[in-house]
Amino acid sequence: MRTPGKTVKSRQVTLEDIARELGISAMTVSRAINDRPNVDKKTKERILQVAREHGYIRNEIARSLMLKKSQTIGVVVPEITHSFFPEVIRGIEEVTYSSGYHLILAHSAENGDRERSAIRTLVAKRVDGLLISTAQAPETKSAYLQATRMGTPIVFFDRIVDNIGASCVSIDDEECTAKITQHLIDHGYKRIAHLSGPANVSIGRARMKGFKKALRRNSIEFRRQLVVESGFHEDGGYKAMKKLLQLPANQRPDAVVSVNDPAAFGAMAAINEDHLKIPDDIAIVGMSNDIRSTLVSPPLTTINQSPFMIGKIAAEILISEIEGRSMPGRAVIVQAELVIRSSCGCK
Amino acid sequence: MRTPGKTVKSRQVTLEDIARELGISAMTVSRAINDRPNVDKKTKERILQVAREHGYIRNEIARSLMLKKSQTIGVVVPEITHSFFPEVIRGIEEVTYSSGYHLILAHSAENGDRERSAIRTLVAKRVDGLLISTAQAPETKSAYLQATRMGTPIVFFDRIVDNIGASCVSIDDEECTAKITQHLIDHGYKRIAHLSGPANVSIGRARMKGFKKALRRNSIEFRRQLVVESGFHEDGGYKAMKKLLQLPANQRPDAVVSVNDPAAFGAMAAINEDHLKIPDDIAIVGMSNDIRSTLVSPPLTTINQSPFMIGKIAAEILISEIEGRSMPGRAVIVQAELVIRSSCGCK
DNA sequence: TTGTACGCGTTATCAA
DNA sequence: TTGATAACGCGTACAA
Repeated sequence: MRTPGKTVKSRQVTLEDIARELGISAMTVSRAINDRPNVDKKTKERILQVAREHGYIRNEIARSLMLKKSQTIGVVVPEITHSFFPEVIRGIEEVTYSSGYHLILAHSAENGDRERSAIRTLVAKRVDGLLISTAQAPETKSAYLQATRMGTPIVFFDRIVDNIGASCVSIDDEECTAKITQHLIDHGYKRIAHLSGPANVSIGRARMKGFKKALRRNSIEFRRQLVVESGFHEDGGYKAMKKLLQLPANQRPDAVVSVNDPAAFGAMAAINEDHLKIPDDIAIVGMSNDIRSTLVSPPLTTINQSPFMIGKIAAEILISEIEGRSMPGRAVIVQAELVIRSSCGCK
Repeated sequence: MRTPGKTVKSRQVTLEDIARELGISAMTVSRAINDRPNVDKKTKERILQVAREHGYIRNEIARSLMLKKSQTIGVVVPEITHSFFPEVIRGIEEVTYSSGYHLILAHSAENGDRERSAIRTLVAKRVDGLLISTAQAPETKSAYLQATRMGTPIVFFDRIVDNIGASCVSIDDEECTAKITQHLIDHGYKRIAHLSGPANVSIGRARMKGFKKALRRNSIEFRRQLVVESGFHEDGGYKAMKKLLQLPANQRPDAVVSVNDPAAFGAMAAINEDHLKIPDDIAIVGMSNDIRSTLVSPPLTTINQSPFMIGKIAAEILISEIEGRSMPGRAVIVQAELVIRSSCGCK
């Protein structure tokens, strides 16, 4: 019986090996394998034959070292489970696949230290570029700046950092939130609450701004007690809504703008627990067109952000910067649309 | 105005650079930075100081080439969007993060060629190991074998290949399907249909076997026309169910075992379209405890596979094989549990 | 404690 | 068309 022990890698086949076997130089083998023009047809055939026989697979690590290019981009996301980021990643993958790049995925788990450490090791691995959606943590630009100083371009998406000269891809969070808030106002809601994201990520701040902007445009007084920070998850939405429901009945909101759909789902659970009807007693809207938003009861009015497109565009921009076809500092706004269902009282 | 052009990488700082600046050898710098014991305290401090000033970040590519170890594992999944794989990936990430590995994610998109190409380039990138869930495509073991021949261990998860000596992590698909079918039988359903996965992936075959096994155990006749291949997605489930609903009323199923939850959702839509009631006219059960399974109406009875655990265990096994602490060929069964809701007629 | 020589596998460069 | 040499940046092994 075999016993555990260091895995014995059957020494990998190198260009040298093939060259030696054919009595030629490694350089010629390299040329043949990379399909360069200047190699005799016959020798090329012999080389490819032997390479195939030995199952030669080029060592991309050595190649990367030589070329100072890894054909790899690092992706840092704050979470992977909910439907938004998987869709973004699929968009990214679509682009990287067809342009010959690979994708190292790192998960910051909303933890700033983990995000910094991820960026650092991705830079150490000499990724050609970084795609980042920031963690929910106190901002520290130093890690980003270190990467860009080393010549590693960054494109931020969704949760962006727009003041360090890197490109950003997102929806117009402020305007979208204003739009969906306006939708509620247009339907006669007067006391509108906001379940807000944390102020240390761009979308938290921008959506809050959009909410306030809509109130201002309609000369509706902004009431501090109608804003509760919920974070981005169900439990936070639930707790924040509970808090709003504890207000005296005449101060309670008649509608709620949630920073995203999962928080809205949590809030809906809280509302149901109090035996209030949605939308009759309290209307509610989300912001991320979660896969579940059609299934909850009532179906959630929300904003479709096209996460697939966000990923695709972010990756395209990054690769074009890597390949020197465009300059950093672009700010791309992806179109997003209001999806009207019945949680807002329509239909 | 700056014009686009090849990004100018401010030449990266190397051990040499730091050594030259301090008038010492690169080796001493390497030792200091890697925290080796045999370096003078004072020189070490000076080295670290200079390294910090220059923002030195070790070149992991050079290190990998030297060490013949990339601290990277390749993950190949057939899809990324639905809730199952993101959860698995989170489990994998948890383990790789805490054991100092990185994760290159590749997406086969259910395409065999793309899977093969992914495996090949991951091996070329000299990943230390591979985690694979196979695509829905004619099996070609050669890519797997080539990887293992090169000394790159593979651990299959969920959709496994159990006859090439690689380790596998999955639930007991056959027994689980038998169990949930038995649950329907116990509740008096007589004409049970199966929306089956394709026969070219392990879970398609195993779940079909489990379905048949349950019928046999209860001496229920297996009827060919009550099995329709649906694939793993909503649209396939919808179409397959439509087909079943075209059977003459007395031959129609009174219950359906779907190969997974998304297909079940599609089937439920088809049933609703025909104005039949679930579970009264037709009961239905799924197999993957999708995030939506509590929200559909009625909530879906299904199997909870603990995808997070599957990912975690697969990654643990792979890393222990990479590090020579265990041998390939293990078959780990992850516990899965029946989740009874009301689509089966209970509650 | 520190340094030198070399090798990891590849490709660029220049010479033959 | 082909080959020799050097270089990419690091770490091992051994010598000083």
